Amino acid sequence: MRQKRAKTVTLVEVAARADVSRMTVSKVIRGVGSISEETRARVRRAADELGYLPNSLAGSLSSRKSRMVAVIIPSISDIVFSEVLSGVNAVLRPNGYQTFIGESHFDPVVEADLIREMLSFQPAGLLLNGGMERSAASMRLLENRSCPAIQLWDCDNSGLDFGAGPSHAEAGRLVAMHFLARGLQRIAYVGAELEKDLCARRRYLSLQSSLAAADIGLVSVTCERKPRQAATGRLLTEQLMRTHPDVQAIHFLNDAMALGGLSYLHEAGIAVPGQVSVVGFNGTSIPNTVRTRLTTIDTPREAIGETAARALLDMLRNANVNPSRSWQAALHLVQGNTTEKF
Amino acid sequence: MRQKRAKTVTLVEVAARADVSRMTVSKVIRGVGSISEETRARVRRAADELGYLPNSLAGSLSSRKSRMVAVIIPSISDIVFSEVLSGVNAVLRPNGYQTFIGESHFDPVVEADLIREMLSFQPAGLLLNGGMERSAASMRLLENRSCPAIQLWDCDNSGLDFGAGPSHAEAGRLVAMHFLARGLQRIAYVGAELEKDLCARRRYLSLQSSLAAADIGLVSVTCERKPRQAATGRLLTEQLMRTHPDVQAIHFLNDAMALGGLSYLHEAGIAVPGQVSVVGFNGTSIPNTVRTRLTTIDTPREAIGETAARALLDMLRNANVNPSRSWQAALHLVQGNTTEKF
DNA sequence: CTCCCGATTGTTATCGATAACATCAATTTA
DNA sequence: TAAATTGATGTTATCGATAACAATCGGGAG
Repeated sequence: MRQKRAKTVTLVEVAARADVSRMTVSKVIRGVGSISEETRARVRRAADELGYLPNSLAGSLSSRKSRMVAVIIPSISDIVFSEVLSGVNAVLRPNGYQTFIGESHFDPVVEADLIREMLSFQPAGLLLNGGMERSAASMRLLENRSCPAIQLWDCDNSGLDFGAGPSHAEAGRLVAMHFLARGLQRIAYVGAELEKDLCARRRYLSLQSSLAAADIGLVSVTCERKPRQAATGRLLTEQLMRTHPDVQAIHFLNDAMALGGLSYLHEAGIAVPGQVSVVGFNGTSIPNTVRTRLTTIDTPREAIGETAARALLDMLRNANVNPSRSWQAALHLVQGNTTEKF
Repeated sequence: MRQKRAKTVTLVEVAARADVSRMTVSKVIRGVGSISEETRARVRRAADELGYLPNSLAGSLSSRKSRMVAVIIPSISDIVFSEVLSGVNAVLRPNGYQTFIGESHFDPVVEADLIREMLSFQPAGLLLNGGMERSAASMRLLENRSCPAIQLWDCDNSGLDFGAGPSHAEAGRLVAMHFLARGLQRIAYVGAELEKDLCARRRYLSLQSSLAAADIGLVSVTCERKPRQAATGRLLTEQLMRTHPDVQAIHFLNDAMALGGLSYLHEAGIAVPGQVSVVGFNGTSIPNTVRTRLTTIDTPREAIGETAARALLDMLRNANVNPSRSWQAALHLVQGNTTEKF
């Protein structure tokens, strides 16, 4: 099965068949240099007949440039990151770039490994998700890099060439303002894996300090061991309501956890937002479609990916121009429609 | 920023510093051949001091083998495919393989482009999502390939070396049996983009023919233009209920669409499953956590990815062994818990 | 009639590694 | 003590392309 074709077709074979030099074939394939229309056609036909497929490894090695872009995100199956990734792809692919993906699972050691492996493929650029601690090994690799590096999911560029994403501090403040404006006093935060996800932590800390500025405290129920998902949100909310039955507002790390929390509140007969006001984060589609009472902060995830990718393209094209070093995504606090059910 | 290091560090520099030949360095780095412990240490130190990073392009070109695996799926942000991908990654990464991903968006032309581009990087293997039409160009590329190719998300291998996934015909039959066992007669199907997603189409056709065998018809409401998401499910369900108010059961293309449908039914005051029985597909986590009345068919998505990846590893290791050509994932019809709310 | 020019096409030297085989000294074996 | 073995390291020839420059040719300028 795997060794059907005895010999791979290279430029040499095509050149022989078209009766020209290797170089001519190379130029025709890439569409550079000036080659007569007639030769061009002959080469193309030969390549076609032989089923020639360029070897990009050789090409990139020789030209010292590649069209691959390395992307490292915490998790592929987390819809939030994969939507950012879709945005990246949407811009890069039409421009002839390939992306390859690594999953760090929020682990700095894995991230460092990935960075090393990916840099070894001489990518044209590197897109890293922000929001995690970066190991010394990673820092060293990044310092010695010979390609642009961009941070995703955080408007801070952390020393890289560009950063695209929301301001997480701003997000936390936004939630605080929302609660304060409604005169809520007993406020709680529910999250998970905050030691790993620094972006979430920043939102949390910002919420806390914004509330503190108004002399209001914050109860937090978090768990480092459980995933940032609906089931965990449900569990922790139950825990919260048992220990603090008089809570008036809860901010969840993300929408998935919020949805889990809502499901518990609903079953426990606790009115939302009558008795407890709930705010999530991200504005992901499913919770919105089922028309919950969930209020959330919408993040333009695809746009973040697209912006990062465009910034990269800019840097690759005009290396001289020094563009703005970051892009802060707009955040919108959206309130689910007012249907009572969820 | 981007040109900090004037000259890249190669084997030559490391060799010079450690006072050995290039070849010795190469062996130490890869951990092959027999090198004295002392030299080994000296080389490693030199590499470390210089911040040497191997160039995988050169390495793979020279050895004619790579550790990259190309994966093409319809969409990264569809949780179903990204969970399969996570499974693939979970197996391949610890074994030293890198994956790179392409998104076909169910478009055969894009898929062919991706296959070409990816093969040009001389991957060790190719993982393709099943369930879409394959263009003549793709077929030709696949015939000439020099690496194993595996089909994901379908137990049929479609002429490739292996196939891992559910039997979609079986899934359709399962749903039919479920409805028939309950004596339901007026049955409907709600889906989208069936012309693109052949897997979904196969489920649909299988449902239809299984029902037909029991002399029961199937009303179908589908749309080719809208995405396979919750909002579409909601919309089409509304349409369905207007034209066929007496429907007793609905099977949705996937859980997301089912969730949208449930939300409409709930708001319209239609009891589920009292008046209408609803079955989705996939067993994705969010709908389950919110404790709907949604019945669905659970697919082991990560396991599918893992199995495909393991099959690939097997083929790469013992090229001689001819393993089974496919793996059929088990399907489970699960019923949401019995809470009345959704 | 000679020279220069621009459009084409070819030559040569890498790119940064690895495979395969060659060396050479230190042991071991007969 | 000579021959065979083993371990450690080096040589040479690719891998499949591209960059940079050289060569060739027909035609208009001087």
